[in-house]
Amino acid sequence: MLATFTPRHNKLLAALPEAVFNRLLPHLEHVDLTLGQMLYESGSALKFVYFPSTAIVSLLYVMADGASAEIALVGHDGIVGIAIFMGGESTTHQAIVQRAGIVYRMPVAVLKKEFASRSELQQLLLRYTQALFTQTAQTAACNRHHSIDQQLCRWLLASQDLLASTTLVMTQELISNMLGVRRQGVAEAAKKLQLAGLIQYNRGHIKVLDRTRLEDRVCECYMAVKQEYQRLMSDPLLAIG
Amino acid sequence: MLATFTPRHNKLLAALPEAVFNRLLPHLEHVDLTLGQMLYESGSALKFVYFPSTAIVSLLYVMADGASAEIALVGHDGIVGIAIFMGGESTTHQAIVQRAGIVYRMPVAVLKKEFASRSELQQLLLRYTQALFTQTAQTAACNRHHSIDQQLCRWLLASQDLLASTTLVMTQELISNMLGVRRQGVAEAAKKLQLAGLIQYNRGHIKVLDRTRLEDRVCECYMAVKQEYQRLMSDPLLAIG
DNA sequence: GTAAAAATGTTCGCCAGCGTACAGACCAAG
DNA sequence: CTTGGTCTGTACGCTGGCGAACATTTTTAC
Repeated sequence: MLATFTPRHNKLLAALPEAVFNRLLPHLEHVDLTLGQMLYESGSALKFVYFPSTAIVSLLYVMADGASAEIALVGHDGIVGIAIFMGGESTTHQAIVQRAGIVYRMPVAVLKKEFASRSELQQLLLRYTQALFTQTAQTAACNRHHSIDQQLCRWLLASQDLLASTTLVMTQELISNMLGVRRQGVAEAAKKLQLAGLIQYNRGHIKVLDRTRLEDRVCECYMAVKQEYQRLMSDPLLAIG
Repeated sequence: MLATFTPRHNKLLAALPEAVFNRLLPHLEHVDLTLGQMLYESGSALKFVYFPSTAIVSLLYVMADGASAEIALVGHDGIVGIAIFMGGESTTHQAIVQRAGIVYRMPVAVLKKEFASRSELQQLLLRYTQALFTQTAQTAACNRHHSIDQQLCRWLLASQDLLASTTLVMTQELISNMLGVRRQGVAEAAKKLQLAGLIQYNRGHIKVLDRTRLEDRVCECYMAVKQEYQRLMSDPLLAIG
């Protein structure tokens, strides 16, 4: 489907009124991202913000000793670079491409100007930022209380939601970085899922075979975040009141 | 010091220009909060936003089985109720008074109006929201990688930073709820600190005896968050650029 | 075609934190 | 002064996840 490869495939851009979208369109640049690419690093000022289409970006915090933990996952439902309109210019985490694909990038100056003009874009981005905050908060709680097994299910389902295909290109090593656990821990959890027939694993290619039963195993965090996204973003330009 | 008990003791209100502050002042109501009081619960719409003065408020996520985890800590450096200006109206977490004291509350309608008018308040609140996001992100990573010992130190230091006094009124049971661990875990960690002479514990009263050595034991998360708050909020009405 | 690198499978001892349980200390209300 | 509730100390076995180590297989580079 050709429509997939237009800026409108990004839900935030899609939610904008015609007039606003057309004003921004000339400043949107179609970019192909590769796996592992870093969009911004901790403490550095951004030049662009990114509206993912088929790409998925992981917000990752990396500690002094190299240990890492995923803060949030951003796909075609969001934007990478909230620090720009929040006013901080940079963040303490970094943004890594977790699934190669297309994004539409926009110079920060353009975004700032449109945001400051109080167009619908501002309301939309603030609403999205709250959703992102919810996701990060849930991750904090999930990290505290839930097992690797449950978190792997959550991560698979969340990634799946941002994809058209059922196949993920992702090694166990990379997943372990995202979850902040050992590779062996991921291997054991993945093995269980494979034996149960829920996924099929093959050298960096994961195929989800049975979504329903994955949802049976996942912790409440997955649905909690998903529902909050729906509540906040289903009709983001209307007041919730 | 009498000045402590004015709205200006809250750093956000203090950072506002005279004109904006005076416009808001008539709508600020001085309220005394008691320990354990809930300012808002998960999913419910707020009527007020709160600017803490001497009170400290804990943002807490509670799971279906009752397990909990602290998302962030808000004191005289912040505001409780960001969902109002972010547009979500409610959140998935709850806000609990963690230290009894004074807050200044404001009807949501007043805040929304002032925020929408693009006064300095908007810029200030967005900048603060990013700081809050950083805190929650760091908590996610900290929950993943650091021990109860380290996290207790972090929690003590962070609480201390929001207090004038060196004495905290807080039982081990309550601390365990905040950290999302067992009471016994907190008891053991606190015992170590007491034996080392860093704190003094007595039935719900914790006295910090040696801040410096607490800082030696704490994980990097404490300073990371503190520095980011300083970066973002030290001069919040100037562009960082 | 061969060597090096990447990706996964598997094992073992270790320990932090969990759940459970109970005892002692202190406090407030009657 | 007694009673019941609150707060804290301590112990024990269990297990999930850690670190380390090593084998195997597939891919990539030259």
